[in-house]
Amino acid sequence: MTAGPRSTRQRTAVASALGDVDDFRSSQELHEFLRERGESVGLTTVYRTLRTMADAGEVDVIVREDGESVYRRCSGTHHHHLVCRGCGAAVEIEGPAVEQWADAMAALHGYTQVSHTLELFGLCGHCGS
Amino acid sequence: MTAGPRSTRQRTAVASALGDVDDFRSSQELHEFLRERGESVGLTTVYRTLRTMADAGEVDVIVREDGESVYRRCSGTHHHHLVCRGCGAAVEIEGPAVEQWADAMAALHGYTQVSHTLELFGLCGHCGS
DNA sequence: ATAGGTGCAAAGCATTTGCAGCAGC
DNA sequence: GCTGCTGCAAATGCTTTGCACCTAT
Repeated sequence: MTAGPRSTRQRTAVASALGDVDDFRSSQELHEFLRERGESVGLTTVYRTLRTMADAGEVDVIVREDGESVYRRCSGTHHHHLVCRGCGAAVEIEGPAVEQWADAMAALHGYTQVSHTLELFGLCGHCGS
Repeated sequence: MTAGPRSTRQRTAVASALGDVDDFRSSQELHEFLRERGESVGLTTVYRTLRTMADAGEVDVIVREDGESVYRRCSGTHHHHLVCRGCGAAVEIEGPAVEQWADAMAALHGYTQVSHTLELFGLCGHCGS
């Protein structure tokens, strides 16, 4: 059977913290956030937990341009993000047309097992000026 | 006036090497490639040169999922890539519809100064099986 | 009881930076 | 000759790993 991960204080704390913010956070930022909350969790554990959750598709991951991985709770369905460069606020967006375009491009060039990364970055109404 | 970078043996070697491959290479890989060619260039210089060229829009940059930056010569016009996970071969593709969709999404949510990242990853006809 | 989780310290890696010497212009 | 370029070594910063201890089941 798919046993699934054990239920521990740390795992619960990480999941809970992710549920309370709606922007992308790095492992280090989330670790600091947990510390401020008083629910201290080892940095290593935060890394391992987020990685596990990401592999399981339970959270979204984006690799920022500086190479750092940032995480956010996930809605479950396939989607992309519109992320604010100023405050990090993120909106989930969908684009059926894009998915179709991607598949068509892959077929056109003889590529199979195609996945894609698509993220929009801009300034939200609040940070825009 | 815009002085532009000085013309040196190293800078020429890096640009030349980029012109001879058509897949994405990391700084380290390009450094190794240059070494094999006999046109040895310091690793630091490869890093600095690629970064400079990327900032100037002279080469394409993609941040892989493991956080490593990879570079490729650039055609000049705005485009995206279809990259083979097996051999790294890359095809430049354009998607006017996607650009429009991105702008529409940004406007819909009140975001300005929007840029986007979009890359497709799959297996090319040769690596597919 | 026992397999899996935790966390500290140390290691790994890609990338950047300090600095002394070298080379375009 | 002055300024920017180069490259070695050292430093930085994110992430992973070794290992001994702890805990949910």
